[in-house]
Amino acid sequence: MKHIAESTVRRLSLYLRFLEECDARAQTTISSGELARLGGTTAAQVRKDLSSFGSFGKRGLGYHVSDLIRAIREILGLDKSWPLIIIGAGKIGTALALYRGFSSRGFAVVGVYDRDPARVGQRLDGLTIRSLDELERDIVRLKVKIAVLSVPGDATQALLDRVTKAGIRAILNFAPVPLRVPQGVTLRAVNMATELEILTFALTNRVESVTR
Amino acid sequence: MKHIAESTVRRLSLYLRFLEECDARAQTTISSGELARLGGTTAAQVRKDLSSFGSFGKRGLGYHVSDLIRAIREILGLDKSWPLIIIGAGKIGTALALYRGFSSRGFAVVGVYDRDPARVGQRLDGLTIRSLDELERDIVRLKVKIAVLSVPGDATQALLDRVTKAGIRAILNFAPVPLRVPQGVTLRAVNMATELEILTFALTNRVESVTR
DNA sequence: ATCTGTGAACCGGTTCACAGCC
DNA sequence: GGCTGTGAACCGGTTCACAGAT
Repeated sequence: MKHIAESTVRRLSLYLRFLEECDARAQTTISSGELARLGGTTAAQVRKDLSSFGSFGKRGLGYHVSDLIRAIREILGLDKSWPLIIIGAGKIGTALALYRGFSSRGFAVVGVYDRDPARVGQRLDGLTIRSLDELERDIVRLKVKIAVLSVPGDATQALLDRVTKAGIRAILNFAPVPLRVPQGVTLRAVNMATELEILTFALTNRVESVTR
Repeated sequence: MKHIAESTVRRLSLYLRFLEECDARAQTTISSGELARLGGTTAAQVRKDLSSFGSFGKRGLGYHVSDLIRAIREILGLDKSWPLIIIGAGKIGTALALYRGFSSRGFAVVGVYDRDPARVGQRLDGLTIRSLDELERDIVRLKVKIAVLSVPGDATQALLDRVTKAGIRAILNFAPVPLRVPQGVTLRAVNMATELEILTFALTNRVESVTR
């Protein structure tokens, strides 16, 4: 497959959400124009995004909603279920562990870990916070490929190294530190401070839109 | 000023963090190459980013760390303090309210709001959760320009409309719904599901890197 | 007539390369 | 010699426009 831009994947994720809403309203068919309007983009963009992966529409008609849902799910890998672990049961880790939105999308939090012995053993919804000692064993046993890192910055790289050695292949990092990942591991970073600073930049410089 | 790309602003935010670390280590001078290495980009990119805003370096020498910190702070608007409010004291809102990282960067959480009467009055660190009835009055009184929206999707647009009418000019949204903002208001969205789906896409399609 | 799929044109962000200053 | 600042070249994502299918 040719290279796919991150922006395309991000939009596919968006389209999927809208399509699911259409499906819930029993809408059977949708045009690229309508999908574009919902997603705040253009009809050409929608068609281009989809055409990178195949021909899902019918000329003169549009796209069949539930077929397209199935197709995008498969493209994004959401036809499988993804066990994931959360490392660090601080503010953010806890919030994510308690957040229900994941399960509906095929993600299952199968473990929450913390280095603080006082925290280990506490319950978080249906899960018990576990010791970092169990990390490698659990990753192998449950075949976990995705880890969320919500630990203090100075502890992040060492934990990343440990979990990738154990088999983790994708990481969502919340610590505001740069990380090195081994070949074959995908890393994404969510940085609240940066998001806010993009806002203050816009406020300070009276920039209307921010290009995405 | 000519148009500035979001990617540039995001990198400035990164550079600032590294520069602060250098400053803490009493490093007085830094080259574009060193800054690039820290931020995972190229020297040319660093120079280009900075040159959009002025000439901050000395040829043959590099950039003076503390001067550059001051300059980037000013560019990002971080030389002022920004009061912000959090609307929705659910999982994410609570985590953000308790998160200490903001204050160090010039952000001050001055209000947390929830629609649930049982939640109103509860304390969150140094703050008391307030009723949505107080929203407009507080925004005006405290001259708040930034709001974090962490409420259920179906309530988000209505609250956005209310707070922008009251004077909010920048919004960080955590609900996975598309929003319309009035002219002159900057909106950013953080969407955890999409972040995870970019990861599953990479895992499913064995894509090594994701272009940013 | 309508709407998709896609090569071509366009546009803007990144990289290159070099002139200019320390 | 070392390093910045910046126009020019490059590259890749977006938009255009039209052929092709229903």
